[in-house]
Amino acid sequence: MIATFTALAEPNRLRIVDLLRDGPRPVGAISTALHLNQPQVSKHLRVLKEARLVDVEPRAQQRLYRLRAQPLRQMNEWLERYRRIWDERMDQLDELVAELKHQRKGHNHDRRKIP
Amino acid sequence: MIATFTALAEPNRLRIVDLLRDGPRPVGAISTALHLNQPQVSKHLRVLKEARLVDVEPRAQQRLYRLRAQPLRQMNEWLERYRRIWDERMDQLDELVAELKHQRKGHNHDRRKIP
DNA sequence: CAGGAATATACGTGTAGAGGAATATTGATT
DNA sequence: AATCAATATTCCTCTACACGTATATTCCTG
Repeated sequence: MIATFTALAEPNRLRIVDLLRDGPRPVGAISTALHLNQPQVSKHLRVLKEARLVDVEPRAQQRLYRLRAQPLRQMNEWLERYRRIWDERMDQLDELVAELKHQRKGHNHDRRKIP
Repeated sequence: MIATFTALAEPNRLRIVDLLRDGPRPVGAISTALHLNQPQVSKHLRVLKEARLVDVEPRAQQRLYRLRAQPLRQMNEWLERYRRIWDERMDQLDELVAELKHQRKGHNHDRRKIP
């Protein structure tokens, strides 16, 4: 989980993953699509591979990189354990309460006499 | 999304979030529960707050930190866009294919004559 | 097997950020 | 106001890592 988050925390890496969502790509395609230098793409792909987020498949002198399902599934399982929090509609309600509490502090939001 | 991943990429921060899943906690409780020094906890909580992953509610000289729903929901939406990938059972199948392909390269896995 | 295309690695540089220790701030109590 | 408890902030150091440039590796083709 940490590995997954770490890998996805880097902006360009997230862009790469988002690109690979539309299907496997060789390094060069990623490089030009995202306007990144080839070495950085290779390095990012290495990190993604070590995080098991992608797999490589050699195609002559190209390398086809494709997304792997497992980490995403894992991430979903992790999220599931939080369903209670955002599923129970205590969302907007909670925010509202917090906001009101916050305002009550300095701002005098009940429209009664102000000394 | 980047902000969320960045915040969760730090091990101790992830531990804090996992702890807060069971309900709001004051800083001290987190500190002792996770065996972290109070200043680091405060600093991590600051990062989590700036990533909008937690909210603070002052309780006298304590600060109650609670998880916020929104980033988790966002993360779920992000994940949804990848459902195709891990939902379509091309999971084990895909891995298998890749594995076979990989073996075929150097290892001579068809049981025929070896010169 | 020489040459070229696609990709990977190495090296140097700059910067973000995590931890520890010390100190500042906030808020209640008397 | 003084004091104490809970938390926040500051300062310092150290490590991780993203980028750019240059070079190495892999694999096809003539």
